[in-house]
Amino acid sequence: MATNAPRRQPTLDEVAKRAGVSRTAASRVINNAPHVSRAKREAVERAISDLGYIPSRTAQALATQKTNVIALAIAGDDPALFADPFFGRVIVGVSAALEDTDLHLMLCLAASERGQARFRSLLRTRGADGVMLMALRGEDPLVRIARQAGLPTVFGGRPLRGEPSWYADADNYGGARTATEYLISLGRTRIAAITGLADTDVSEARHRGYTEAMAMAGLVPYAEHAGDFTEHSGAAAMTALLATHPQLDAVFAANDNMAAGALRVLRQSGRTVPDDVAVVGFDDLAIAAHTDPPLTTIHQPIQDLGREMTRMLLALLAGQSPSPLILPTKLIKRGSA
Amino acid sequence: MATNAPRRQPTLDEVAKRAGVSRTAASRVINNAPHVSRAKREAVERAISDLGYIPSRTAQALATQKTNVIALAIAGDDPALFADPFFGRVIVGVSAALEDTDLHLMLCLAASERGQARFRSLLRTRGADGVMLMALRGEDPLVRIARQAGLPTVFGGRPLRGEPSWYADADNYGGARTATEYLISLGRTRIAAITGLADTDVSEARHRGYTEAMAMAGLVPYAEHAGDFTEHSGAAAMTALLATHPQLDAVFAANDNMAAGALRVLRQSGRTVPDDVAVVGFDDLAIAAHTDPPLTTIHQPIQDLGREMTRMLLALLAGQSPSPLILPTKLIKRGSA
DNA sequence: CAAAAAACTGGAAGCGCTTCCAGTACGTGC
DNA sequence: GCACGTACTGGAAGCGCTTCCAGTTTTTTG
Repeated sequence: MATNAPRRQPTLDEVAKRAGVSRTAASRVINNAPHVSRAKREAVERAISDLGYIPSRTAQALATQKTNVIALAIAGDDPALFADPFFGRVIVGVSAALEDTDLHLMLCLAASERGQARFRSLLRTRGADGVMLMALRGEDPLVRIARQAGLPTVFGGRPLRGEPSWYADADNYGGARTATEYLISLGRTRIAAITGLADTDVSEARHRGYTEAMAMAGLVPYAEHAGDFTEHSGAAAMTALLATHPQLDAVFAANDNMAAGALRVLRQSGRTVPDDVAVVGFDDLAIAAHTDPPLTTIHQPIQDLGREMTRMLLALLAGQSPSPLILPTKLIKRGSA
Repeated sequence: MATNAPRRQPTLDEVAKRAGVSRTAASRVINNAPHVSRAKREAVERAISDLGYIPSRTAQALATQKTNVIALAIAGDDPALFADPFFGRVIVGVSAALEDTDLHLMLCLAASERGQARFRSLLRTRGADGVMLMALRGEDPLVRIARQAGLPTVFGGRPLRGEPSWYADADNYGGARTATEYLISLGRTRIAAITGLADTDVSEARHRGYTEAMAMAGLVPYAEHAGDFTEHSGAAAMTALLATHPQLDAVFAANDNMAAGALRVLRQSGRTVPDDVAVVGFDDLAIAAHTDPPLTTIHQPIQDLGREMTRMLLALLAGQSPSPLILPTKLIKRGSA
């Protein structure tokens, strides 16, 4: 209580003075650098604990030219996109990877014009040492912003039109293929696909997984309709598909939200799932376990994705040259297929 | 492409030199300070744009003793708690409030021991100007950490054992009361409650809302069972309640996740919702719209909560003295009651 | 035991920006 | 024409820490 709250923090000079050494020596001690005799080191350590000294992050940053901050920017077209639990999971992973470093995480929602400007400003004012980018759309301005800043950059998910760079991504292609193959193994042949937002790599890869699995089985894609990853769009797509292809016996939706929408429409149209129509989603979000029936889907290791992106960035910051990473996905069988 | 990426950023000195003025004058220009003649101001502005000068955030921070960073720390007992979409929504709000400032958001998951230590280190090294704390449990160490740092601090949700401080919170009491009153208005009298984690204010307030609404209607709390806000615990609580009070005709669950669990158990036990048992949840999370039947629940303005917390902190940083805020909640009628 | 190598030491020069303060230049009112 | 208030100016002293470098001390080595 009587901790003299507004008291100025002690500085390195004061520590040095109290320990009877030069500021240089004191600095060496707090940085664990060599060239300090045992005696002085101990004197400094004592002074540090006596004074309760803590180095100023800002001053260190100015002197070393590194902020010990990394920025995670979320693009997307809607700021509210971040409400998607997906990002929370990613951040848990990021945070885990940061646990035993002294780096901190700056979060930038960069969907809006203002958000992008703020992100740009953060980088240009040299407010971070490295960057992680997620949810990029086609030619996302964030990519240019990051490049111009010249900071180490890691992508979460492959950028659609990507020059060779560093990224971590789930195996969207493989997952979609597995999902489709599973549907085929169930004896379904009139398998429709509800695809995602056109200008994203996720969509493209999941779509490719679907078509190639079909081709491998000697089938042709039965029907397709695009959505935008929202439940609403999934419902709309399902409605459209039922109208044009009433005979369909299975649906592969490019994500769980759309699958949930499809499920709802199927139920309303009187079909039973999975008997009349089998449905498989993608992502394994919380919602998947709560649809009716529970959704069979492709699980992707979201938290690992965050962790791996971060590790990759840490490696880059350490001057290493890590390689891109594709994380495995896994089929989760529930009631819908 | 040929942008000479590794080129050092120009400094204020270079700007001043090029404009033929003192560094002082140049500084005044970039800070929009008075005492600069029109001519010099323009000269400096020209130099700035010629050179593409951007001030260094770090240097400014060191000189002004403010970082222009605010920290949002999430407590809780499980790091994975952050995967809850709740926080994503909060952050969308926070981010919105930050849009036209040049403050940036540092995110700290401080559930683990390490996380707390990192948070403490961030504050003690003076890495942020202000703090927002969320998801605190009983005697959360984060409170002490923040107090010792002596930084302006805003709480999201009232701290349970709270000295008078600044906070923004949803009207948990009022919401719970509304929910219960609604159940009563439906003619239910044997209304059970599934409560949340014991040492949180949220739980306490929602529980109080329930009991007081019952009391107002001349009823006594019919039955109660505690959960921990997870779906699993909701299911367990429901199972227990059915065993001890098979006659119950309604359930008020302290959050949607638990309500979803309860719904699942009710269905399995053969009761129909809402006919046999009416259920009301709290939060209006995404899951609420997808349970079977869709969950009637209390909506709380999560995004607004984030926005208001941030505004409050901004006010504190500006030297003002805002007052605590309780945000209204609202009953959302869906199928379960 | 002298010379060479290795290990310390601390003064001083930054890192890039802000701001106090002593001046200087002008515009007013009489 | 003079005293005085007002608006600019920029030198210099920080903000708190790192690090180069010249020099000193200690240890090794032949």
